[in-house]
This record gives sequence, structure tokens and C-alpha cells, in this order.
Amino acid sequence: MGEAVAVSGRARLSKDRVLEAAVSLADELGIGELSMRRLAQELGVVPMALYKHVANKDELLDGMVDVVVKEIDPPADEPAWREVVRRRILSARSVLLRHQWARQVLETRTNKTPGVLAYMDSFIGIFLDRGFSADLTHHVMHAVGSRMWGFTQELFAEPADRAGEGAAEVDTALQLAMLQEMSRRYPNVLRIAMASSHDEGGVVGQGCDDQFEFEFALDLLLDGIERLHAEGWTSARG
Amino acid sequence: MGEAVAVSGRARLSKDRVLEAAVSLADELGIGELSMRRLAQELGVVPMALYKHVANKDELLDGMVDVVVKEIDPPADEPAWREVVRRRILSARSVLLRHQWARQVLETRTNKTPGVLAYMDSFIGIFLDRGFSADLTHHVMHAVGSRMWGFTQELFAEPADRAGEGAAEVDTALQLAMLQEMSRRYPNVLRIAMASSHDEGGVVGQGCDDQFEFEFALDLLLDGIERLHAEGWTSARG
DNA sequence: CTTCAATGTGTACGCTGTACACCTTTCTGT
DNA sequence: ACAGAAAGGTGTACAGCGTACACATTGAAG
Repeated sequence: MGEAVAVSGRARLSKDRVLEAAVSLADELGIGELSMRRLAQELGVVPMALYKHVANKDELLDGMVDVVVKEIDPPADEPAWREVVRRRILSARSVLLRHQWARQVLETRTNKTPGVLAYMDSFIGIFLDRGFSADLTHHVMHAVGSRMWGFTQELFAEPADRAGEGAAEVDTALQLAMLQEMSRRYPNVLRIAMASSHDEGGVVGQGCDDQFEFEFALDLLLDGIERLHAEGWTSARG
Repeated sequence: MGEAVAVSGRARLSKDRVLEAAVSLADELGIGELSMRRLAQELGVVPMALYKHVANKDELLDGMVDVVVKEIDPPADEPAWREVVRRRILSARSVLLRHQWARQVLETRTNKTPGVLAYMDSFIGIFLDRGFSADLTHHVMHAVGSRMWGFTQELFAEPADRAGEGAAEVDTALQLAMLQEMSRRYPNVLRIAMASSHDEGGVVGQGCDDQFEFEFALDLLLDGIERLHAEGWTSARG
């Protein structure tokens, strides 16, 4: 009588339901813990049931990427390309921060899902529609590269470090020793790690504002692009 | 009597031999095909033998990264930071092109092996030793990000496409149809893909000079850094 | 020659993705 | 309303993975 929900509580599966569940499972547990079996269990279904909605795990991952990419805001409707690009990239960044696994998956994929193409297309359109030449835009896209997706390689990523319980004293002593070793072998790394201006206290106290760093690098890039565009730059090879 | 080579042909294992074999196996087959079992077989040894030289697969991957990173040229000894950085990054790029799997592995790793730290340290040193403030250098390192390793996200990576044998005619017809579909749905992507100036003929004929694109983006970045340094830029937050 | 540590072996376990045959539910045409 | 087809879900099974653990072999030092 109903149309989608079986009488006995359990809703029917669908590709969308599978993808949605996969995304939130990856959000919770990380991409490494996402297996077909785990996902099936989450959906109250036997593993093979998933294969009626998704050809294989690769297609699942592609679908997940698509779901995430569609969360990125569309380009704003205003004349200044720079602000449009800037806002969109920052939107992408906030989306990819919500789904941290997406960075890795995006990079692994051989990128050609509809959502990814649509995002790229409209991204490119921002430049073309505002007077950039196809030539310059092409090079700009390469220069922007993965920053288009709102991420940079985290230079000094912490190793997750969950469940750090027992033997805290040994840890601090050992950490100090390691720090001294560090300062002998890699003095420059240490100086730079310290050079995050706020939080001057805590030794290695990860006082690095990622958002600031991201915007710094982004603006550096946008400055460069602006200059080239203003100069009417064109590639002089061939 | 000898010391390393057993009488019966087979050389003894060692961590170095394991890592070397792993690197060239990954070069040949790609990282996806590198398993402990396959590697052991390549070395004429039972899988568990590897664990006497490497704690687990993660440590193997770390070691492989270290091997690769050590192939990058040391910084040249000259006063102009820009040329030193440029040359070194291009050296890193040529190394990572020889070991394509390394990009992915580097990004996955929680980066802290000695070789990686040593590379970063000396990279940072290029700036510090040539008059950059620690503050600016810190931000610059974030801006450089993964370009330090000589790679950018390949925007339009081909899907490998080995073994494309049977039904070539269907393929071309189908490809044409897909192309038309593309041009309706993603017109901007197509325009940009075409805009690689040499090779104006072949439809989608991947006429994109990756090396040019890389250097373009790199120089854009270096220009920006140069300007900031000349201005005596300093982060104004905190 | 004995002894001991380092190195290589064999077996086994739990995990993965997924092929294939089967049953069950739901939709469609008459 | 009913037959039949299509779509969705199940159960079993297999090859491959990383690796724990107990055992055998080797090479060097006493």
C-alpha cells in the first residue's frame, strides 16, 4: 500500500540512501573503516544487497565524492571574479573540512564523475564569463590545482593520537628527549613550527591557524592571477 | 666464510634490500599491486620473512618514501634563493615522476620519517639562510605546500587505459557521442581542454604540456613570495 | 663443539571485495 | 484479479590481504 517503506519498519534501499549512509559513516569513522560489510550492517542489510545499487566499491566512492561536491556553494552572481572565486573556494574548504576523508578520495579517483565535472565547469566559467581568455584560464586552472577543492597538504599533520591514556609521565619525558633530538637534527623545522605568532607559549603547541594559512596562500595565488590578467598575459610558446 | 652472500646463490635480506625491491616493484606495477606477498615472492622469500626487517606495511611505505626523498638533489650553493628553490623543486618533480606512486603515499603518510624531515629542514633553510624572517618563511611553507614535492593534482588525469583492444569502432563512435554530450553539459571544461596552444588538431588530444603548466604555477608562486619578501611583509594578526 | 641470537618458514586467523545461485517482494500487462 | 517479469535482498563461497605465533635453520662467538 505504501510505496517506499515496507510495513515492517525497514525502508527500501536506494542508491541515494546507500551513498548518504556511506558519507556519514566515513564522516564518523574515517575512510579507512568504511567497508562494504560495515556499511551494509549500518543499513541493516546483508553486504551483497549493496551491489544492487552500486556496481562496486569504486563506484561507491565516486558517488560519495559526488554527494560531497554538490554541497559546495554555487558561484555568487557578481561581477568581480576574484571575490567569486575566493568565496567559492572557501566554501569548498568548509565542505571538505566536514568530510575530511574526501580529500584523499578525490585525489585517488580518476576524477570524472558528473558532479566533479559540473563543479569544474562552473568554476572555469567564472573566469571565462568575466573576460579571461581561454588560454589564460587554462593555465590558471592548473595553477589553482587542488586548491580549487579547498585543501592544501597539511604540512605538519598530527598523527590522530586517539586513546592516549597510560604512562603519561613517560610520554612527557620521552617527548622532551625527542624534542631535543629534533632541535639538533632539524633546527629549521623547529624554528618555523615555533613561528606561528599567536600562542607563543606551548612548545610545539600547534599554534598554527590553518584558516589563516589557507587564505594567505589563496590570496597569494589570486594576486598573481590578477596581475597576469591585467597585463594581458598570454602563453608565448608553440 | 663470505659475509653477506650465502653459498647457494640467494643473498641475505636486509632492510635496504627490502626497501629497494619494494620501490622498484611499485615503479613497475603501481602501488596498488604492491603487497607483502608479492614483494616476498619477488625476493624469493616467504612473506613473513619481510617482517624481520620491517615492522609492518606502514613502516615499509615510510621507508619507501624515505628512499625516494633522498633522491632529490640537495640545494645548490648560491646566493639567489629563488633559483635554489626553483631548481630543487624541479628536481623533486623529476624524482616523483620516476616514482609516480610516491605522490599518493606521501599524501597518505602522517609525514614524519627522518628523510622527509631532513628534506623539509633543508628546504626551510634555503629561505632562512638567505634573509627571510621565520614568520614569512612559515607562511611561505604553507603556501608552497605540496608543490614542495614537485607535484600538482593532475586535473584531467587519463584513466590509464591499458589493454584497450576489442571493438575499436564502437569505441570511436561512442567517444564521439560522449564528446557531444560533454560539450552540451560541460562546455567550459571543453573549451579549456582545447586551449592548450600546441597541438590544435586532435580533439581532446591531451595537448597539454605538464612541465610547462608546472613551471607556470611555480613561477606564479615564486613571484608572489618575492614580492612579499621585498615589501618586508609580516603577518599582522595576533 | 656448543650455544645463542638473528634470520627464514609454515600454518592459521580475521578481514577485505565480490561472483553466483537462490528466494522474496513489488510492479506491470491482461 | 491474476500471471509473469523485473527488481531487490540473502547465503554461501573464494581469493586475496596483513600479520600473529610457533618452529626450523643459519652464522658467529665462546
